[in-house]
Amino acid sequence: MKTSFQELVYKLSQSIPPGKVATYQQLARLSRHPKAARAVGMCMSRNQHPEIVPCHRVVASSGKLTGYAFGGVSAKKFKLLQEGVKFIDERVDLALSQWQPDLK
DNA sequence: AAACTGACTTCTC
DNA sequence: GGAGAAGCCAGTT
Repeated sequence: MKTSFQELVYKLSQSIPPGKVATYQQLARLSRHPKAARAVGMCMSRNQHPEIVPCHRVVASSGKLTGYAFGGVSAKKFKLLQEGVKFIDERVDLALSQWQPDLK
């Protein structure tokens, strides 16, 4: 089943450039549902198109990889590493790799 | 309509 | 920074 909220979240995730990551809350804020970070995560977990929706570029605010429906966090981490995302142990180095959407 | 769930976030200790 | 608890949300049952 698809909902308007999901489509919005997917669309936003698609605007995340390679080598960068966004937090669930970040997407929630961009979707005008500033406190729906949790709901955003749910959409990703139900995502069925990893090739279309780069849900692997979405991490928790702490930089932790909270989950990935295709291969687990291991695969997620690997994919991010391939794109050049900086890691600090098991967490993304948000200071260097967090996506900064253009504010206008 | 109500309760439950989960890939969240923030606060306190 | 980590463990525990509470708040918040959309979706599912």
